[in-house]
Amino acid sequence: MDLTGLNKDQLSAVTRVEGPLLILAGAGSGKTRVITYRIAHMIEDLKISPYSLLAITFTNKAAKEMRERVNSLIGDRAKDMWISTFHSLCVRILRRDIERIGYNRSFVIYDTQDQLSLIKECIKECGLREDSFKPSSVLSAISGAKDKLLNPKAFEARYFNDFRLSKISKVYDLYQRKLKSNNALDFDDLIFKTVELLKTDEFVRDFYQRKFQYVMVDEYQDTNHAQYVLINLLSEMHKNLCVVGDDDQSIYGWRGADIANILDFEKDYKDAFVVKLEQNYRSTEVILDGANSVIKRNLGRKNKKLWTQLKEGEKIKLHKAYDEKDEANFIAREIKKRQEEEDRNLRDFALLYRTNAQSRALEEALIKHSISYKIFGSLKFYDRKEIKDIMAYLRLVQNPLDDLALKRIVNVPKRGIGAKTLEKLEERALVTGESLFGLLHDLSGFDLSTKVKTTLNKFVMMINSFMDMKEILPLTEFVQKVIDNTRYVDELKAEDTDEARGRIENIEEFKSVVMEFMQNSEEKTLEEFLSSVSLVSDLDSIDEEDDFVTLMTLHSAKGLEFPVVFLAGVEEGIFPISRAMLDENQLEEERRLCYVGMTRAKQILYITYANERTLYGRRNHAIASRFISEIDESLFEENAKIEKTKPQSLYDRYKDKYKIGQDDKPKFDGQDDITVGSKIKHPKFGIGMVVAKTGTVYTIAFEGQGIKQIDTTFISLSKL
DNA sequence: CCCCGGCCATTTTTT
DNA sequence: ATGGCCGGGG
Repeated sequence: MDLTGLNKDQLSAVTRVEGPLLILAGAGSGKTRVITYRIAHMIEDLKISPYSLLAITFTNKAAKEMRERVNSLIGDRAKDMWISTFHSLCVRILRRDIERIGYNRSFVIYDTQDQLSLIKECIKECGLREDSFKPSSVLSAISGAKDKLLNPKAFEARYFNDFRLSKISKVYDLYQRKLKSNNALDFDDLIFKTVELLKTDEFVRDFYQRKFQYVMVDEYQDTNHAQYVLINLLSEMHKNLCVVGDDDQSIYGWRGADIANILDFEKDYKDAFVVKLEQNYRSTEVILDGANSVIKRNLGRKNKKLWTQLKEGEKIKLHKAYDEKDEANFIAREIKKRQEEEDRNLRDFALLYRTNAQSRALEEALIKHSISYKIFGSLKFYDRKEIKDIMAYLRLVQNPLDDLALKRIVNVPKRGIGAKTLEKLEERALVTGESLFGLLHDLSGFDLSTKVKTTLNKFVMMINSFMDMKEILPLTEFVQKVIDNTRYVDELKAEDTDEARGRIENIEEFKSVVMEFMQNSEEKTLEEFLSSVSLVSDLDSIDEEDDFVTLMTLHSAKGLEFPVVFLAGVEEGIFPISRAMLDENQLEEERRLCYVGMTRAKQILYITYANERTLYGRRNHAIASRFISEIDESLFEENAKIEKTKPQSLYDRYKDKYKIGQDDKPKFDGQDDITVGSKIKHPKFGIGMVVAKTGTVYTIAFEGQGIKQIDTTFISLSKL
């Protein structure tokens, strides 16, 4: 194996094979190169069996890339090596042995939407109100419990004296029972149950511990507690654990990632060897200095500083726009300009933003300038209604115990099976413990009209026929049959709207996904298809061939790089996002996110912000983000005017503090008779007429000034 | 049972 | 601005 192209630190990381190793890999420091060379070195030079190697990543994309790059180094000799994501690793382990902890090995995987529906049911059945126990917050509590490896019992025991959490523990318990009876696991369970299996079953634990003599974990800063325990269980026997990560790029704390895992690695493994990769091969010096000057404000980080041999480079561009449209147009013009003058491809450009909602204005400007673009992450392919519906049919066929899937499609397309009918079925299911689909086979004891019974019988016959087809037809034909026989597309055609046509298009795309699966997958079964679909994201399929500008959130951009990067909407309240501004820890995470964003740029970095921004249908004054003032002024292009961060607007400052909501009465100077149609006088804009009102926000048309939205909480209007 | 209109919240999301 | 959800009327 030729290791001469590696720098000193990289080489030391590659050749230190035995014992615990922490690789602190700064952004763009050749991390993937190090991991892949390390694997190749182990197999090729040290003759270590690929069978005993395990590499874990977070994304399919990273796993795929790692596999490809190892292949290009040593051919397919690594084909017996496990390179997989946390979740697919766990699925693989569980499919083999989950029966040892009392589950069925043909389990399906529930995504977030499924989780929420199930939790809603549980909240209701526990006699709780959805308004005080919001499904999403209950879900995050349960998910957090699983991250911390607390089962419902342990959760209850820990929080029995907390009113709210003890109620949630009841929901959690019911939720787990329902998952089990639906023969389903959620994402968190995949890790949780694998840990449980390894902990409780000596035989299985011993098998994997012997097998995996060398374990590598990528993006270690993003691991949560459960993943941490899993890694330790797997590598416990040989202790050849190599973790790679960058504490400065930890941006998933809100999802349970525990930055302490990486910060404390040396405490966990006293004999750990630490390598810092600090030479950056990606960005120019100006960009790195900018990123460094921001991130150094964070406390409690591993001490390191990226450097580069790529000197100089264009200074950072700072642009203050009038509003979000102006900002978007500026970006579009700059892209056009650089595309023409510097002969760049569109794929050289990335527009990064904090929230998905910001993509709209950018998108419109790009359309206006006829620049092709692709938005990643806004709404995922598999989250689309029509795809989920078809998937629900497939899921029910695969797993008739999946009540959630049944409920989703029993009336889709419309068959006249409504809430009342389902209620009757569920009532019975609760008593007998049977699955809904099981109950449908004998409707004799139900108080239902003949018409409904006939419909339900037809439905059962259809699903049963699908089950037969599944056994004999290739997956592609089977899926086509499901689409045809359910008349799903026929119904859409009948609708004859643009929306329906879009949905049909998506179903066509879905069919090609199935076809692709048939070509690429070893196991061509429905079960395998369903699990693979649950474990992929849109980001996994970025096509290198096409030429378009990339639009994505800062979170999605991690791990990617682009010659020219625009960070848009770098304003207080957006970035850092308002909810993170009060908490120092959250603020540090926002700062890391800023660091991640800046270090995506190879050559040119733009930072833009707007003076005014319409968000959630409401116009707000905006000011430059504090992160801008944290960048050394000398790094900006000369004409950039830096405005020091000023306090927020009065309204923004007080609305959270005093919980001013839409229902609060506007504070007028003794006048509460201003309604739509009233003529008013505004201290700054003069005379106008009220055209609409939402809570305290009045939309007012001013003479010669256009339409403005005025929040009357702090500004007095007087009626003319 | 189905549809529509009003009410509500609205960060980020590798799996 | 927009999409999801609930409740009342057809």
